[in-house]
Amino acid sequence: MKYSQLLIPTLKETPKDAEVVSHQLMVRAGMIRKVAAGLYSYLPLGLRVIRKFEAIVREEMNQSGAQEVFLPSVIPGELWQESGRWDHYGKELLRIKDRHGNEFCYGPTHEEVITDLVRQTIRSYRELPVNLYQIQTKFRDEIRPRFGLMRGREFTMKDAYSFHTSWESLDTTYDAMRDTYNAIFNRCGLKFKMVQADSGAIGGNFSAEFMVLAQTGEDAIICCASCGYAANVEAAELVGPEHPKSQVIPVAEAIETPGKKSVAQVSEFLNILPSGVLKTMVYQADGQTVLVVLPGDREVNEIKLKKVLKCETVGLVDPAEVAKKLPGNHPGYIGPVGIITVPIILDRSVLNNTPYVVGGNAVGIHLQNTVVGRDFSAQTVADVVNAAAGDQCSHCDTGVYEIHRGIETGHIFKLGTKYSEAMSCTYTAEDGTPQPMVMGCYGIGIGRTVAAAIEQNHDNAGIVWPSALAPFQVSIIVTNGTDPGFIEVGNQLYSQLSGKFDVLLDDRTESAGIKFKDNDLIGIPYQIIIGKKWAEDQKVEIKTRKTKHIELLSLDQVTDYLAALT
RNA sequence: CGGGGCGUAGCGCAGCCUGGUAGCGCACCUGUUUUGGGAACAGGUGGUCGCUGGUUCAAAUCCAGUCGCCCCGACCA
Repeated sequence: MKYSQLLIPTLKETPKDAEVVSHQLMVRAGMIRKVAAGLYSYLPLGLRVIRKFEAIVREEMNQSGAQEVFLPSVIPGELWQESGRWDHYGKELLRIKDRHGNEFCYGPTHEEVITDLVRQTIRSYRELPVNLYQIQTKFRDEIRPRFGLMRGREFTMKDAYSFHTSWESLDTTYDAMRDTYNAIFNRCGLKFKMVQADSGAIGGNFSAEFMVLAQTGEDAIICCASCGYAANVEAAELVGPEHPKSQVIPVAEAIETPGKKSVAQVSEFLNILPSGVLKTMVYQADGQTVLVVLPGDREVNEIKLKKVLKCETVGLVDPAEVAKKLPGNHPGYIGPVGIITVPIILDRSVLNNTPYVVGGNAVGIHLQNTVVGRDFSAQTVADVVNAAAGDQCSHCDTGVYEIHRGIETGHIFKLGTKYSEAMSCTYTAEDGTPQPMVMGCYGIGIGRTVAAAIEQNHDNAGIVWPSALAPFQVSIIVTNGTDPGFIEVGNQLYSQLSGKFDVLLDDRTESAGIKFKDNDLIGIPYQIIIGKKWAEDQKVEIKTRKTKHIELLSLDQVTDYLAALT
């Protein structure tokens, strides 16, 4: 295509509302423009990249045996009422009414629609399994949309749903999807990790996320370099406590700690490590107040906590409300000793027979030399804290955890019969009885993956596209767009390369400097420059965007050179 | 949802405190000279200052309301 005929409105200045690099560069490179919070228009260049990625996704999905369908983006409320999610999904579900007053929602995900389709069309075990996917626009009314395409309200997603007669059959498709996702992200040239994810209420090891590694990622990932175990920090398991030390610990005693409320303040005041202080946090779990007791250097993992308590919601109690739940107590001085009115959840790492400093349940007082079992006990002992760098790996004897950041671009999940039971999606089994289908679901964020690719591949000059995602693989830069000789060579090269590569002919009459800047900004991997060296000795320069390496070639060498690179 | 900030030309901003004919840079248009890393000169186009109401002889500026957008707050006991 000719640059002069394309709408590529590049920007010199960074838009002020763009915070992360991928968002800034997508706007500056003329790929997207914002329409409203979390809503974007895709311009030709942005759309080309999106389409490139979609094509890879389609090829690999089709290859795996999945079939493409296209479901409506607007979904009748009654389907969501049937699954029970109409009341549970919350404000992220954009609800709308049609002219007759009937309720609909804009689909944030499509389990209901696909389940409805399959229950209508599939009757017998002979027709299973099936795996259906679509590439569809979705809408989630995020509290705070941000980071451009990374967390928009409207976004494009590839979602697939598989239906089976058994968990074993689901396993086969799940494994195939895992392989397919690995193939997709590998083809895109992205550095990524497949990690164990939180599997939600169903429990078990049934869910994996694909994380594109980037400093700016919203998710923390725990990895063991020694055995390869990798998990979202939300799901990362921790090994049990060290063997209890056999030591005699003096009797617990109260000490005055005036004004020392935080772990940092208390540990500094007493000259001990933060890990020697226990913090006691007041949580509300489905309306019930509980105390969570954990080492001072740890963070509560609310997802683990939810599972342990088997509840729907957990959240910290507002500090101002604490006195109502625990009369006479104040945040900063709460401790587990002597508490009888409220259940205590104790992180299991505390069971190691070492003395801890805890809150004294009175302002300005802490207790030291307290020991679990002797000085206080807990209703529940469990793993309720986040894993951290340096912790011993839970899957091998030698490794320790490293921590990385990633962007969640794919998620595969064994759903089971949650939706098929709620919505009576059944098949007739060999013995003639109706059985609920076993389901799996598999998503890939299309726009988010493109953003993640930029987040991972850019430099000061702009985007550095992996070849597979680049809007054009090669550009031909005619440095002087008014010189007939240069134009001639440009056209000749263009027809020589078209059909073999995605080629952009920069035929604009702009100055050479502008063209170099623009081609770097939009990230074309290979740039053929017709300029000085052509005038001097009939050679073109081929610049590799990523390495800035320049190769001088005659026209007949260009095709082979590029073919070897791409 | 709480706290903070911002809405003035396509983009980035100044002007507002102390009311008095709306400005700068980039972009855009015309012409000339330019053409290897975002050119130079000359001339020019473009804004009911987010919206509504109020105060005033007079409002971008002061007041009230409203809408939109951005940032921070989810580990702090």
